[in-house]
Amino acid sequence: MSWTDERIDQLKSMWEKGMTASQIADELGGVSRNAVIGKAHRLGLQSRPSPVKAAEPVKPAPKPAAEAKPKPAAAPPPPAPKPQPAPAAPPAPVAAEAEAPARAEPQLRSVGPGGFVRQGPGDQQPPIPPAPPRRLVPARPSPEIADKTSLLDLNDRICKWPLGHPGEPDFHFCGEKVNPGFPYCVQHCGHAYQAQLPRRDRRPPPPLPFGGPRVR
DNA sequence: CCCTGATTCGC
DNA sequence: GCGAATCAGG
Repeated sequence: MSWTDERIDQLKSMWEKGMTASQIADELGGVSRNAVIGKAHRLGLQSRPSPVKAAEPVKPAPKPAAEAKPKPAAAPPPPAPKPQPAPAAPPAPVAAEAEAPARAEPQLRSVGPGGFVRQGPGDQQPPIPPAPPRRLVPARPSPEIADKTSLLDLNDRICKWPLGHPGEPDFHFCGEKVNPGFPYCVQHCGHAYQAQLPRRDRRPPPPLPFGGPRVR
């Protein structure tokens, strides 16, 4: 597989949504996790909470082939005791309390799948993405999808545009009448086949042939 | 061991 | 440019 424009877009999209390289590789198919990571870096997408690289601002000497063992000095203890301001504790009346004002910006930048936070050069506002009030697939696996187009219903005449994710209860295909000569209906052909515009002229949200990152 | 992302380096 | 191999932390 090669990195087509579409696949690169998907990679970016998923990467920025916080999906792991494995998930992305899985979704794209035909590429390894390493390929995804490598590509992501080459694209300049970078830095996202890596488990292996939390701190250490500068680290310039870990690789000469020689066998030097520079291990003399001890660890320079960074001076950073957490000052605990907040002296003027307001003598709170014993009455109703019931609310913690949303102040005191936590330095924690919640990150990870679903909570990815971009930290551009400008370091944006931290409106921590509110926990997606996601509801998992409702337990109604029958009548709801009774008329959905399943894999078994596919034929040459109906749109095969996938909706949802395979394996999920409501996964199905578009099922519309196809645009003659194409595997998709007219509408989805419009999604699937797009003129190659210069990147800058392209709209940001190129519809993905899947319902976005999997929600598990 | 499993996972993760980062980096290196031969192709 | 690509990605397997490797590294290294969780």
